[in-house]
This record gives sequence, structure tokens and C-alpha cells, in this order.
Amino acid sequence: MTRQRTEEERKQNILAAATRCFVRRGYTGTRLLDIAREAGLSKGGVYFHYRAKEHLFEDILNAHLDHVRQRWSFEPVMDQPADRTLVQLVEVQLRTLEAEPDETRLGNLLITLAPRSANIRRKLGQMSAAMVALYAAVIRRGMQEGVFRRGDPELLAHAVLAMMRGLAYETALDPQGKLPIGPEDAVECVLAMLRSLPVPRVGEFGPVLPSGQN
Amino acid sequence: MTRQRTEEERKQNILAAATRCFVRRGYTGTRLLDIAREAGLSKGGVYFHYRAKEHLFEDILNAHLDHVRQRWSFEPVMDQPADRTLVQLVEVQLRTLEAEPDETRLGNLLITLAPRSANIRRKLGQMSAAMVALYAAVIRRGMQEGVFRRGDPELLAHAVLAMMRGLAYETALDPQGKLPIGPEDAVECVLAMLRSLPVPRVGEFGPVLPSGQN
Amino acid sequence: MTRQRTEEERKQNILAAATRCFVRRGYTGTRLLDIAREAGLSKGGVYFHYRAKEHLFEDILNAHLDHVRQRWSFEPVMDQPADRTLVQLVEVQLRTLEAEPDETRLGNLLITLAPRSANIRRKLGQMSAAMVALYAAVIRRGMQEGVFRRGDPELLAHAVLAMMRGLAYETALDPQGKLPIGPEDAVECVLAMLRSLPVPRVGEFGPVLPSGQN
Amino acid sequence: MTRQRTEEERKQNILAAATRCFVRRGYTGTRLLDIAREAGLSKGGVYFHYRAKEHLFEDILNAHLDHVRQRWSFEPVMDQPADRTLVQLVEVQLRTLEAEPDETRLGNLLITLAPRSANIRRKLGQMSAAMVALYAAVIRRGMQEGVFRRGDPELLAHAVLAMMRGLAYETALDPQGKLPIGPEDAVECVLAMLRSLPVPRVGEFGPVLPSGQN
DNA sequence: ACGCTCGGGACGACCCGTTAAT
DNA sequence: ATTAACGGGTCGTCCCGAGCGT
Repeated sequence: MTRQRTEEERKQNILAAATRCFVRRGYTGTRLLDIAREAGLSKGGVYFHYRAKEHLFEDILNAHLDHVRQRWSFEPVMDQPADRTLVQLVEVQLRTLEAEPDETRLGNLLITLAPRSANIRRKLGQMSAAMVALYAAVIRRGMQEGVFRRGDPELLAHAVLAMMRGLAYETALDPQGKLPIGPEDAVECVLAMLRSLPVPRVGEFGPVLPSGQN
Repeated sequence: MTRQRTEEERKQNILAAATRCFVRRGYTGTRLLDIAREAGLSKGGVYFHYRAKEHLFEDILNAHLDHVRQRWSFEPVMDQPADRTLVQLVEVQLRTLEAEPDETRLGNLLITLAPRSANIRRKLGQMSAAMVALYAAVIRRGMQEGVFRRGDPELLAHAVLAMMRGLAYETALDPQGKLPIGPEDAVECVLAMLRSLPVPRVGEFGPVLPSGQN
Repeated sequence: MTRQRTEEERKQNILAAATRCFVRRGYTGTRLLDIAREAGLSKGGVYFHYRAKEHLFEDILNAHLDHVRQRWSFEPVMDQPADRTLVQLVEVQLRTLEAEPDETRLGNLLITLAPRSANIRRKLGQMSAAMVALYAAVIRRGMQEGVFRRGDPELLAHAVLAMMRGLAYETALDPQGKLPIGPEDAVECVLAMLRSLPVPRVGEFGPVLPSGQN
Repeated sequence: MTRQRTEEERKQNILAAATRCFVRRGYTGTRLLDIAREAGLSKGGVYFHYRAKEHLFEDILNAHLDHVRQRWSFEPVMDQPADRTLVQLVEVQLRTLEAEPDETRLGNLLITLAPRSANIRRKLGQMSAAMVALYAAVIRRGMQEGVFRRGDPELLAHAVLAMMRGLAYETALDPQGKLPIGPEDAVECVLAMLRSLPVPRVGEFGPVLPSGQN
């Protein structure tokens, strides 16, 4: 057996293997032996590092959250219009969705696990709140800059994030994990939702809304 | 004595109980005993109606798909503007999300099961395609009527549905299964995304409007 | 499979099988599979009646105690001299020791388990106390009748019982479970320890002492 | 630097630790890790000195036997009456029982192990035989001296030893490992069993025996 | 016809004795 | 002498089915 350098490295290795298994077979559907084989270890080897399947999962959950938190914990740049910043945010997130299918699947898995565990629910809620705050800040700035129409920034952030979450969902339906619509198209839709209404070029589309909407 | 009805009733009862269990504990995480208890039967009783756990799940899957298909298989009315029709569509769907949390959770569960089963992937894909077609038809009509801006109707339908899928996702985080934003607010966002407006892409993202907005 | 009549019968069957295993291999040394095979069942069959090895053992312990308690819970007859009663007591107990080797071994096993479990210690202590009380009563009567020398009845009861416990111990060393000395000889020794009189009641128990020694 | 001494010391240390564990948890119930911790080592450390758990136990068994053999392999002094010698023998043995609870428990453990192992049975049998021989010799001398009543010395030795074995048994029931009756009382009972004369406090028990020897 | 009691295999997580590498 | 790893169990438990009542 080829030994690995550090304890941390080994744990990471096992964690990665376990993640692959969990997102493919689910939590209860994954056997310790699957994880061991995926990590190139024996059952006992895994046991040496993790005494319980549950601990393994908890570590994965926390690592995932840390990872996501870290990726999105930055102050969005201010030297460009807010809409440009938002576009970048959305594009990066969508590209990540495709680039890291297992991370995306893990997100999906966590959802179905949420009803069983208040702990998962809580952590997922925190993560969601952080993302909302990030997006809401940019949207708020866009409103002040006049590039976005007025409204509740948090509410709009929720809407934008919901769309991206939904797209993440649909990658599960594609064997290759492709998005149903391209990131650029999605960006376009998001912008359409937020952009401040310019004066419509009257006559081109005629009466837009029957005015008395909803 | 209509035996048939009783038999069918019993099966429905078991199916409902099993669904509750599956969405709470996952497929492998659910034991036959759980289902039996939830249905007020003994293990043998369940077994009398369903020879295998797998059959049970298959029935649930098919019933769910039938149910959803049936709910959305109608020709949208034509005697009102398309945007109004779309609003109704979205509102109904969102209200259903909240009204039937287990159905929503089942949808979430199916996603995570998709990577393991081509069968599920296929059926979910069909369902998704049907929904897209439904929405796309309305959106296309809206474009013709001039209430929606021009674009690819399918693409936009995907975007709208993604947002709703994402909202469905978030009900899992709430113990009561509430949506993070109200259906009316969501409708507003959808309309904003679709409404006809001149595409003001001057430059690429640049200052969208010379600030003088309406 | 031949069904057995009652639930109780089946449990007794398993209990007996488990007892045989425990006294041969010890508690931790006995596998559930051993018990199942000994009872002519599969592991699942045993599990149906006993969900945990521990419960099985607890039932065995209690059954053993009940059994012993029942066997010795009687009022010794009063229509004969106390020494004769005692002789009968001792003889019955010693013969049982040989006749039921597994019960004897179970007693030995319980001793080694005592240091690990306050519960066992307590129950064994109760049993011991009951036996002491029984013997002490007879001894006390013998003292009043003048057939036993004066002394602390409890203390003497302890001594008598210790001897019998020690003899039980030694059956473990014999493959056939024979006592190292015959029950009659043991009776003789016990009487010698208690008797108040040198002049043997000739004919009744035989010449206890050659009387004319030295 | 005496490596040898250190090595031997370590082994003794491990042996003592293992004994403590075995008597508390039984053989199969004791894990190597328990022993390691008790000895202040790591699992591998124990393994460095003992290649197998079984060897460890064998060493303990042999050490125990050697120890006991050594303690009792002496020629009883002849310069005092045999009954006095016997009293000393019994007292020493009983005091040891209390003074070394783990040794006592080890004795108890070995009994329950006996049915599984002919080896243990044989060794325990040898030990028992040696003790019987020792006691029988003293008893035989006592008979010749007239202080003990006539009878089969071996048989009586068995009886005496059985009583002590039984007392050892009862220390297991006491958390502190106390005997149920004091050594002096036990000695009294043993003497009563062997003595050729009743307690000669004349008048207390009526006509005893006129032959007041020694 | 319908349901339950009882049982059979099989398997999963956990843990342990043992060894290889350091 | 320790840390890391390996297989081989063991217990608990699960899914499934056969027999027995009602």
C-alpha cells in the first residue's frame, strides 16, 4: 500500500471518495466498503480515520459549507457598474455548477436530507442567507446607480438565486451534468428581471401591459 | 360489496404512507416496517399488496408523474392576454408547492435519485420537457401579442421553470415548508423577466441608462 | 419447519440453547450464530424473539434465579430432627450439582461476570442471602433441639454453603462434571462441623466416629 | 545499561495490566487496546512484546500457577501440633484471598474457562491436587497425633479446600472483595469439622467426651 | 381473502487482532 | 514503540417469504 504523506491529506482523500459515493448512491445507500474501495483503502483503513459513517458525513457537510462560504466571501468590486458585477457573479456560479458536478449533486443531496435533520436545515439556511446577502448588496447598489429598477433587494436576490438553484437541479437530469440553458442566456434572463425599464421604444411592441396587471 | 374499491383504497393508503416515509428518510433509509406502521398495517400486510419495496417505489414514481402530468395537461385558455395566463400558471404552481409539501419533497428526492437511475432520469426528463412546452407555448403567444419581449420561448420557459424549481428547493429548508418569497412577488419577478422592453444593450453592459429613468 | 406450540416454548428453547452456549464459551465468547445453530434456528429467528444478546442473557439470569429460588423456597419439614433435614438439604443440592452440570456452570459463570455488573452482583447477593437464611433456620432449630453445637447460625450456614459452592466449582475441572468427593462424604463433613455430640446416633447415620480412637 | 532488566520489567508490567483487564472483562471481553491503555502503551507496543493475545493469556496462566505453586510448596513445619499448622494454613490462604482480589478473581475466571480448554483443566487440576496433597499431609499427621478424628485425609482435605474455594467465590459478590465470614470464624468451622473432640467447654453442651486428650 | 406470526438469509456498520512501515 | 492499514468477523437489522389463523 502506498502511504500518503500527511494525516490531513489522507482524510481529504477519504472525504473526496465518500463525497463521490454519497452523491451517487445517497447517504444510506452508500456502504462503508464503497467508500473504502473508492479511496483505495480497506474498511479498516477508513475506520482508522473515521469511526462512524455519520462523522464522515458531518465532515463532508462542513467542508462543503466552508468551501462555498470561502468562495463567496469577498467584497464585490466597486469600480464597475453593479450590473456588470452581478453578471460576473452569476456567470461564475453557473460555470462552477457545470465544472464541479459532484459539488452540485452534493447540494442537491443535502436538500433531500434536510427534512430529516435540523442540523442540516440550519446550516443550509445559513449558507442560503449568506448568498442572499451577497446578491442583495450588489442589487442594492445597482438600484442606487440606477441600473436596476427599484424594489426589495433581498426579494430579488432570492428570485435570482432560486433560478440558479433550479438550474443546478436540472444538471442532475443530464448524464454529463450540462445546464439546460447556457450561462450567457441565464445571465440575460437575470438582467431582464432586474434592469431598470428604459423608456420603451414606443411603437415597436405596442401596448406592453394592459396596465392593470395582476 | 365492492372489493375492488376496497383493494384500490388500501393500495392508495399504503402508497401515501410510503411516500411520506420516502420523502422523509430517502429510499434506502426507509424500512418496510416504517411504511407498515405509517399505514397502520403490519409488515406482512404491506407485503400482501406489494411484493417488493422496489415495486412500491415504482408505483409511487408513476403515480407522481401521472398526477403532475394530469395537472398540467390542459390547453391554456386563449381568451385572455398571455401574460395573464402565465401569471395564473405560476401562481397555481407555487401555491401547490406550499400546499403539498410532500409532493414537493418527492420532487426533490427524485432529483437526487436521478444520477443512479436512467429510468428516473428519463421520466423526469419527459416531465420537464412537458412543462417547458406548456410554458413555452404561452410565452410564444405573449410574444406574438406583444406583451413579452422577443426571444427564444423555450429558453425563457426554462428560466422561469428553473426559478420555480429553485423555490421548491427552498421549501425544504423551512420546517413548515414555506416559500422564501411570496407567490405574488415571484410572479412579479417572472413578469419583469419576460415583459417586452427595448433591449438597451448599448456597449456590452456599460451604463445601461443615462440615469434619467422614468 | 416444524412450528412449536407456544411463544413461551420457543423462547424457552432459545434460552436453553443460549445457556448451553454461554456456559461453554462465556458471554462475549458466544456468538449469536452459535446460539441460533444450537437452537436449530437462523440468526433472524433468534432475533425475532430477542433483539439483543444482552436481553437474552438477562432473561437467562432471571430464569436461573427464579429457578433456584423456587427450588429452595419451601418451609423445611419440622417432623424430623434438624440434622436429618440438613442432611437432606445438602444431599439434594449436591446431587443437583452433578445432575445439572450446565446449571452449575452457569453459577460459576455468573461469578466471573459479577465484577463487571452491579446488577448481577446484586441478584447473586440476594440469592446467596436467601440460601443462607434457609440453612440458618435449620441450623438454628438444630441448636434448639440440641443436635447442633451452639454458635452463630448464619455464620455456620455461610460455612456450609461455601463448601458446597466450592464443590460446585470443582465440577468444572472434571470433564464429566463429577464432584471430587461423593455427596455422602460431603454430608458427613458438614455434620461433623455442626454436630454437638460425639456419641453418634448409632444406626441412623452410621458410626460417625470410630469413637475409640487414640 | 541492563536492557534485559527493562525488557523483563516491561513484560511484567504488561502482564499485570492484562490480568487486571481479564479479571474484569473476561478473556474475549478484553480488547488489546484495553490492555495497552492499562499498561500505558499503544496497541503496537503490547504487540511488540506479545505476538498474540493468546500468548499473553498463557503467560498469565503460567505465572499465576507458578505463583500459587511457589507460595504453597513448602514443607509444613513439624514442631507444632498439626491442628495449629492447619489453622495457619487456612488463615494465610483466606487472608490472601482478601489481600489480592485480582488473584482471587483470576482463580474464578479460570474456572469458567476450564470447560473450553483441556489445557486449563489440566493445569488447574494439578494445582488442585497439589493443594489437596499439602492439606492431606497435615490432616494425616493430625490424625496420627490424635488431634483430628480418623477418616480419609484426602477426602477431608477436599472438603476443607472446597470451603475455601467457596469463600473465594463470595468475595466476587462484594465490591471491596471482603469475605462473607471472617478468617477466624472460618478456621473455627474447619477445626470443628476435623477435630476429634467437641468443643470441650464442659457443661455447655452436656456430656461431651471424657477423653480430654492434648 | 386477508392479515399476522414466525423465520431465513443476507448485509451493513462497527470493531478487533494482527501486521507493515516508519 | 508508534502510527497506519488490513481483513475478518460479530451484532444488529432488513427484506422477503412461508405457514397459520380468521
